[in-house]
Amino acid sequence: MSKTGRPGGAGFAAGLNERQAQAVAAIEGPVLIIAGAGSGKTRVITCRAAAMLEQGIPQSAILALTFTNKAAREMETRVKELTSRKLQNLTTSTFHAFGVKILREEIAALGYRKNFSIYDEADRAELIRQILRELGREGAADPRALGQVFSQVKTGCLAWGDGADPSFEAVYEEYQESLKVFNALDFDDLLAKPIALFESRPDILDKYRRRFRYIMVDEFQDTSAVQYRLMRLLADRNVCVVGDDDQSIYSWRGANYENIQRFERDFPGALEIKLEQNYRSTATILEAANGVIAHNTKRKEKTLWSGGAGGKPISLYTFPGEGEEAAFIALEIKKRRLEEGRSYDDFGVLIRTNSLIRHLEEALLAENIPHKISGGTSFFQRTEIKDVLSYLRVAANTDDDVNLLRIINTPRRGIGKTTIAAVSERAKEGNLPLWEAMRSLRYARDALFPEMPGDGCGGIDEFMTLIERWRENLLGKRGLSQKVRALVDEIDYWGYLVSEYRKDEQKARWKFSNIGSLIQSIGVWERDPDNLDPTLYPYLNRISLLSRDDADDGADKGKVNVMTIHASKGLEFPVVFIAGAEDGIIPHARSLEEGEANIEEERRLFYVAITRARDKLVITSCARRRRQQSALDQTPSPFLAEIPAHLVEYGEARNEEPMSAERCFALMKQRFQGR
DNA sequence: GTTCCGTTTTTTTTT
DNA sequence: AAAACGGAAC
Repeated sequence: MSKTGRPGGAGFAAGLNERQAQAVAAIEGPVLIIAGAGSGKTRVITCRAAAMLEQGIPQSAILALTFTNKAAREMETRVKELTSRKLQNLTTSTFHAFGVKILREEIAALGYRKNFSIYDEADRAELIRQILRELGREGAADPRALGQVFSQVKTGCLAWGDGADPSFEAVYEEYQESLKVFNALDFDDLLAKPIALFESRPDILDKYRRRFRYIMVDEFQDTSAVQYRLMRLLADRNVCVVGDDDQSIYSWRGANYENIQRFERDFPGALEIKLEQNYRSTATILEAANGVIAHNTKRKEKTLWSGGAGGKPISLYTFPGEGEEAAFIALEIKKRRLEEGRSYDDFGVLIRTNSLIRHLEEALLAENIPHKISGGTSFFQRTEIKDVLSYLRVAANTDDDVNLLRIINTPRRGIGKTTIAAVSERAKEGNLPLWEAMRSLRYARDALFPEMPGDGCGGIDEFMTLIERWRENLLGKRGLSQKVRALVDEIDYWGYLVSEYRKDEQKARWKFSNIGSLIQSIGVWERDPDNLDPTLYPYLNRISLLSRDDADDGADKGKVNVMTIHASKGLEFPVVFIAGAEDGIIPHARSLEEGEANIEEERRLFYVAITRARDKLVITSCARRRRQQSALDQTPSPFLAEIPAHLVEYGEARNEEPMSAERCFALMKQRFQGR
């Protein structure tokens, strides 16, 4: 982690331990690396990639698959640093992004057009809601939950009549058909379609197999059966997978750590390497983590050990409510930054659920602490952002009904329920996307739409003209961000916000400023010299797969990191706070409802959280917490009792808080005067 | 027909 | 607390 980019010779391999070096050297043939938390896994993978390049393997032959965008980006930059090369042909991406890459090239073979839209979970739920309504089965199921069922069917985890209620099969068929008509794919399709493509077109598969002769898969314990299949199709024999069954935290998404056994079966004679030496955390933190994870019964036996001894005790605090908890964390960060000479990005605040982010954000804001939040109501999920992006999506693919419906009357242009119903009727008859139906309305209004209200018709014409004009403009080569700004101006989104939130101008202003940040981030993206094609399609691709990630990463240095435990995987921080360590949150109540066995996954989650810490771990919980409207009494997480007692120190939060505030002020003053 | 306003429901984790 | 829905006003 500390030794990077020493050019010349095998400099990048210096300081590897014996097993790590063995993993780096094993380039030919299948390799399975079982890597405990903090065992230098990322370093091994990046060194391995660098070693390949050094041996003269062309970058285009290497495919490195990871689980999150963050991990993919991290790997790419590290390999670049190690080799001091530009590496524009090296493929490091998530499985989903890789699927998109293939489909943008090859999807015509499956009868779709290249400009397909990608539907996220919200889009999917919206489409399902429409279909339920059309089929007269509104309220028969929660569209979001049904979407999850569809996903499980698509990935082969459930079958109709076997776990999935067969009465919804017709809805599913309709859903699939609609996606096709809209030229849209959902997230599962991003993996399923490449597989379908490869299985039906051996010639295309062969092209990619010949290209990607060296494949690496990170976070292998989190790959799903579908992802495994995709990898299996592409892989010849030079495959290296890296995983840790103790960090498997995505089983709810079909992740299957049995893939590790499947790999051993499918690639006989694979070299197996276990990395058990931890370079990240103090002995105290490690012992705590081991103590917790030992309570799991189903796991590969392995013990992390570290060279050093001791370390600061793990601090536990309990607060009356979430406000106090958040305020404490904010002040504690301030204090430790000054006293221990740390920078803000040395701190990570981890939580189980996104809903807990809110209070933390407020407290950090109140204390003026720069911070970066990944997750939460992610930036790209905000209504105003989705509205603007829907305009871009529709411009890119006019057949995208879900996004079209989102904006057809936003801002209001007199297109209401009745008008939309009339057009939908026509679209359904002809099995057409709405856009085509509207087009026919323009040319044959009287014959086809006798019941169409006059102003609705005018609104549609206005809308179509707007989109057509902007479509050409937005697809052009330069200046995407300026064009988006002009579009937002032309539709007078600001006026719309003011009228929508007339009681709350603050809010309107806040929302509009979010659009400003969006436009700014587009600008940053298009000016990036590494970005070879700064046009609309690649932008939308990127954005669709980035929904949960942060908009810009350039300005992230020097900020406190707030994120879910899931999002923190693969990262490390000198100081880690785990907030909301309460029963019902860290073993999440919803998760246990689904089955008592989920306690093991929840424990792994807690284990992942602990092992993010390098130096100091602080765990906080509340006695009362507002859930929905009423406050509920909370008890601390049962996992806390699994941490060996001698490693723990109970903080006196009440006394410390006001004191540290003053102290902090004094220290700040000192620092200020010092400059 | 469209818009406005007050009521209800909801939140586990991510590509 | 924010979005989605249903009924009343325009």
